[in-house]
Amino acid sequence: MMTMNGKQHFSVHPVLQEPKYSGLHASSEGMRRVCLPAPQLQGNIFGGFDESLLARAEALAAADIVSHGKSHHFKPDVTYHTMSSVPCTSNSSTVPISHPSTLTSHQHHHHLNQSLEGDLLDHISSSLSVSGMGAPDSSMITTHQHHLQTMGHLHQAMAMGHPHSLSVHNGMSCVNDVESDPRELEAFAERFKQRRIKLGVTQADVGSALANLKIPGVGSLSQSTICRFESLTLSHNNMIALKPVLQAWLEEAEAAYREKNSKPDLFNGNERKRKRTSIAAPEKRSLEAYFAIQPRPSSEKIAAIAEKLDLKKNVVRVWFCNQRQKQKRMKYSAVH
DNA sequence: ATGCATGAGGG
DNA sequence: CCTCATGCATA
Repeated sequence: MMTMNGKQHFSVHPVLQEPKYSGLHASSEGMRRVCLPAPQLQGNIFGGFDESLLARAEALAAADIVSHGKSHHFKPDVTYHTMSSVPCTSNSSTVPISHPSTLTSHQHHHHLNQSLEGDLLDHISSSLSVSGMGAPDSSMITTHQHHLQTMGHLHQAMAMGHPHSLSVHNGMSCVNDVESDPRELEAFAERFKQRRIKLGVTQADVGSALANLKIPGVGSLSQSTICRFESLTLSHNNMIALKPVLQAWLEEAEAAYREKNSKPDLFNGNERKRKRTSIAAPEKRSLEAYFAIQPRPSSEKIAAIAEKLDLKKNVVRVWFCNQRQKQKRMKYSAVH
């Protein structure tokens, strides 16, 4: 009965998708970047430098591979043609075929990897150590590690909580619009997990139970999201948006628990499987090296990298997107 | 618990 | 194309 629970993406969006959201997160984004503990050196993003940089990144990865004693004879088993031509899911009413991306093009093989290939093995010994890998005697590690010019387009309209920036006052704390400092969230997440377990409820249960709360604009969530909430591996804004919802559930669940009322949760029959691309370790190392140098490669660069690693361009693009997103996650990213 | 992916919204 | 919130599949 009513198994048609199409828990696609009801999303809580309406809540966080404020009109000025873009401007807001734009600035906060800049802030986070500045506050990032990770010494992501990102110097010259311009000019023809990056070409050699890419080569060096590749060299780095290659050196790493070699030092790992693994013969570079692997066949990137990756990308199991997920479902390039198989729409499978019928949920998306439009566009059955996603996008053959750009792999079918046969006009490559040239200006793309020329520099990549060239310097590759040449620079193995130069080991530039971006991620703190090798470079024992280079000592160039922290030399040029920050060139933070990233902040130029911000008007600091951040209305977010910044508990650390108000020591000049009379001791009055939080004058923020949205009271929600990292510690509060951290504490809540911890409590939440603790009590959830006490109730004997799984993350997945919580996710689906949320739909029963009938909170406008709030549907169910996945186990992933609940997990990420508990582990603080969500963006700050995301945490803030989810907190009230989860708090509401927790209270209700505990109330119900008290009166020995167990709520029936529902599951849904799935439809089709989607294959997850698996990027092999060597390729991943290369990507990381590239990322350390240039977190936001141009389309052309992505194409070059993709070809170099024998991955689909889209896979590489998404990888970079996800990587950037990871950097912005709450845990340790925010001012602690 | 996490890796790769999708889709909405903004440019 | 990007960012963000989210989810499926999987280690």
